[in-house]
Amino acid sequence: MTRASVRDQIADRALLLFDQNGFDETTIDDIALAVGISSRSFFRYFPAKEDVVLNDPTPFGEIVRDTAAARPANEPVWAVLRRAFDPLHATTVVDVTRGLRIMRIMMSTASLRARNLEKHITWAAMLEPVIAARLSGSDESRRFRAQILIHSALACLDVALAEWTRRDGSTDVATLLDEAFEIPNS
Amino acid sequence: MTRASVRDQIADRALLLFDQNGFDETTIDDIALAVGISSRSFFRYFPAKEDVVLNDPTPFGEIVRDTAAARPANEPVWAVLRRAFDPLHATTVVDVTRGLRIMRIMMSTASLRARNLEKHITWAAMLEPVIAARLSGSDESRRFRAQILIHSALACLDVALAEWTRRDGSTDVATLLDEAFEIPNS
DNA sequence: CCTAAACTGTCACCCCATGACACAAATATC
DNA sequence: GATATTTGTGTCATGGGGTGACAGTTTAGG
Repeated sequence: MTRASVRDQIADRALLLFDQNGFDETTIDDIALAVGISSRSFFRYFPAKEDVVLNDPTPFGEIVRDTAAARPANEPVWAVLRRAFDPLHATTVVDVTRGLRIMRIMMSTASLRARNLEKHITWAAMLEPVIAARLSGSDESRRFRAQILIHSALACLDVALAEWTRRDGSTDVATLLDEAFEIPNS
Repeated sequence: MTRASVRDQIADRALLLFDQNGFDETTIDDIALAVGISSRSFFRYFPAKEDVVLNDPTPFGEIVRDTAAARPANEPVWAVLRRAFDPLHATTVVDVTRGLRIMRIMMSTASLRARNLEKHITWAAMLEPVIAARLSGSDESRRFRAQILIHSALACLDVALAEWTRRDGSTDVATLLDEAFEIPNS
């Protein structure tokens, strides 16, 4: 009964309840009861109810940033951003059912969708220096353009993931992302 | 003492408190006390605390959609999207101080920034049919590409507004938006 | 002036979240 | 193996956001 395993157990139970009864309709007490713990203990594993569905953006943000930073210096910025999301495919492939469930819950709950968009803000802030470094011009101009490009890329990611969910995972996320990234440059 | 005027009064007081004490640090009771109403009455004017800062996206979304729909049929889609945001400048010019205050509060509160991004989802859904109608290809493809273009445009809008705030309103929103919209096509 | 609608405060309640505390279990140390 | 320490847990109390119900008051309209 390691800590991580208990956490996973809570998450599994909770996601199931969220999926079938709705996120807002499922209370912490419901989850705690289903797992057999006190509602107080729930918060000892998750800082908030939403964190069962949305994981901390920072760790993955670091991976994305480092991936972008590791791309060749002469690679076009837009391609760098596309490649930065490569590590993401892996996670969507590991457990498709779970991934789709999470997406389903997320897209049917306003507050969760909003929290998910917060990830963009975090990632954009982390990516900014890496992307700005690959642009030319004044510091101001580079910062501004980096923000635009990053947020556009994140928009592509979001739409691609939404489409992936809409198709029930039948099309690869990588394929959808490739398609999405071609569109702004047309 | 019309309903709208009371609402404005509450909003003004609340925004002032949010700005100087922080959004999370300011409680509903604080606002109610400052205005001289009961905390229950606050919710009779605003469905939630956040709604003091973020207004309902739908009314303005309709304006944006209709503006886009009214553009000439042969205009490039990206230009249509740029023009769709024209009605927004007006609002940022009417009361710059208030606009900047709202932006300041919003950008210093994670939950508010996230909720603000949710506006994108609403607007994107409203704009989708208008934009998709201007694209060619299969229904699926048009929908997908419309989403990407719309979300990219909204990303430009967001970054432009953030920059406007950062510069304390010294640069026109229209100018920043023009700059922003040039970047993805480069 | 009187009635009906709109508005208000108070009270009760639910849910999420956090801090404090006592207690049991697991682990470490001798 | 006995003891001490760390870790996890349940319970309780508190605070903030949000909602429904109800009674009293103000306002508008005839």
